[in-house]
Amino acid sequence: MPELPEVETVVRGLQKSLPGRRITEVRLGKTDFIDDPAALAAALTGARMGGVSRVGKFICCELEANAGDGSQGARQYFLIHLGMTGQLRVHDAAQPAPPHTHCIFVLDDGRELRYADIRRFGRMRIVAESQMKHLRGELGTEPLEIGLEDFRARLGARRAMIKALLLDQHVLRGLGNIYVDESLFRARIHPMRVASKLSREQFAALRRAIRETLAAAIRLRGSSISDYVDSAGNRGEYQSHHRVYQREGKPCTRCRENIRRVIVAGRSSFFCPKCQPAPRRKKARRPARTRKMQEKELSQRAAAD
DNA sequence: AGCTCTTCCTGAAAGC
DNA sequence: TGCTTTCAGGAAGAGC
Repeated sequence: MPELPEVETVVRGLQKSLPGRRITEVRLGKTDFIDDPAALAAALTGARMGGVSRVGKFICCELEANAGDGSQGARQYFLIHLGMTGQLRVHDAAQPAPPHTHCIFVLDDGRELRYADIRRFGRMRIVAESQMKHLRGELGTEPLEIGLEDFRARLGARRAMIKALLLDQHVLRGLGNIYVDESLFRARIHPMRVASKLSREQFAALRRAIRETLAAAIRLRGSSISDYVDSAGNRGEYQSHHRVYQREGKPCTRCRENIRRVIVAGRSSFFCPKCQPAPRRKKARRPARTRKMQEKELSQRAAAD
């Protein structure tokens, strides 16, 4: 699953191949994951690629203004989100395209930028400069750039479970299931803890854990769980360093306790029950009222009126 | 506000 | 063995 480290790795690879290249032809297969396929093909055919960057889990390819008609339109960007199984690779044109290759962008150097996506949870669109600003605005801060005070301010006022917040791209952009679980383990925080109840020290530890986890994963070019490969087709290596993710029933690397799995925010969440103590159970409420009791109350109230 | 459920999609793995 | 069912999950939207 491409999250920040995987997307960063892909972007670094594309940065070496794409800038300066012109797209001479666009071939589209299935297009249900593209906002406006005709507009995308029109914008990319003949376009020269500028810089490639990452915004959260989005890959942003800057397009230099279309030459030829002399139009000086606003700058445009080619945005790609890899979803679950998206792969953006640069191949020699002679190489056969693997199954589920839905887009081929023929480059002017004998190579092709190809997009393959088995489940088609990825997304593609062309946006103008103004929409790009809008995108940045609605997404949260980069987790590698956020300062401690900002981090606490963004999370500390919230009463949601910490894992749900870390997955929310409007809070921090770029984290997904793997790196949230790994970071929470590193910070010794249970995924179901309520954010506003974490201490100052825990926020500091969590921010540090996120930075260390992401940095280590980027260093090893991401985690290849199922389909992920970088722009050259290489797998990442961080998956062998996971300490909790998909390690249910296996011993914790710190304390040997068995790693457990719970569902939080609809996602499998792996944690060590000893290293990451569960939140204190909610205060026991008065025994739940049965339907009969409620009906009795209602009729009594009605009678009193 | 924040939780759960549903939808999109395919292939791997489990179940029978 | 081979078919059918279940599950995984990033993001968005509905409903509570």
